[in-house]
Amino acid sequence: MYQPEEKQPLTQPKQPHPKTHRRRRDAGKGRFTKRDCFALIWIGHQYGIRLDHLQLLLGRFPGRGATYTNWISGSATRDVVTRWEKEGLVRVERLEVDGPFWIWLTPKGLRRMGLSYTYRDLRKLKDVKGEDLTHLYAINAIRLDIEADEPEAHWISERALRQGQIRLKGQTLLHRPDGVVVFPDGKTVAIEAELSMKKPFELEEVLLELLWGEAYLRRKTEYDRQTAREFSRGNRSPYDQIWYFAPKTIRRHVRRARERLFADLTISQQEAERIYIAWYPLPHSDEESTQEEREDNEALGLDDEDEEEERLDAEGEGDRER
DNA sequence: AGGGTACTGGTCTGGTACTC
DNA sequence: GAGTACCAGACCAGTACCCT
Repeated sequence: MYQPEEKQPLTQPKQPHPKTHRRRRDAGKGRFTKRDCFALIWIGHQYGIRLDHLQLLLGRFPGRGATYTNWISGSATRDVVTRWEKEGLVRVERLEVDGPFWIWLTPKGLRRMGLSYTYRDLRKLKDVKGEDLTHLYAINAIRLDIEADEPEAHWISERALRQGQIRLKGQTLLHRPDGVVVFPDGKTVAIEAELSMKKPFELEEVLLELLWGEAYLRRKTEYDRQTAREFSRGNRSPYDQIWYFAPKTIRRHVRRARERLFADLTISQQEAERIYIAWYPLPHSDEESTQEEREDNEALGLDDEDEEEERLDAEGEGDRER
């Protein structure tokens, strides 16, 4: 009977080093770069990252030979992930049908990065519709976008905010945003990625907690909701602004909630203007960004005249500075 | 239905530069 | 010089689409 020839490897297996060569001390150990450290901490804070986003994240520190200055190739990214995986620092798995891989830190990875978070298995995050992953992907996209625009901005992740909160029995916790950004000038912004429809009342409560902070939550436990609202007017949370990122239909929904609160005098014009409703998916062009801004200004009743006035003011200030 | 083509995404390979 | 990191590009498999 015909026996096919056994396949021979094209190259011979490596022989032990001749006596003249001493084996390197670090042979077999992966090296660890500043970029690895930065990226793994970033991933740890965000729960996980999808491969396409990791290309952008690693691209902030492209190595030799990278074609672009802000992202690296898929193969280069996978090389890095394979190295982390070999060291047992990350888990890599495809969590969406036909989607790219997701990467998240193992307990060992968390320890190595000095992060005291409890291990979270992203496979268990996956719900039937993949909503959790979609939400996580949105937050990562928003963080990457903000950091690309303002590299000095400091992002505090939802995971970090959650860690600082202790729930006592029977106590409700203040609404936690999906992230907080502190800009170099000290401006603090709460970030919300709103991808699914909330009940109108729930949405109003979230907005008020983000605007008024702990004081409002405390009053809600002491008084009925209406009295709590009346007593809390003028209180201010640590957030200078609240940025809501949402798809078209949800944006309309959030704007209506903002309008209602303003119309029934629960919040002032200044407070309404602290809530900014932005596009998700994020705008791709300058034109879309302008449209995004115009859309929210129109909703707030800031017409072109006001914009023109603001523009002239800004120019005037510029002139004075010069 | 089946063949050709284009596209996408993952893996493999080889070159280069750096570190030890 | 060995070992490693990083990268681009070749290669491959799967899929979608179009045409006959």
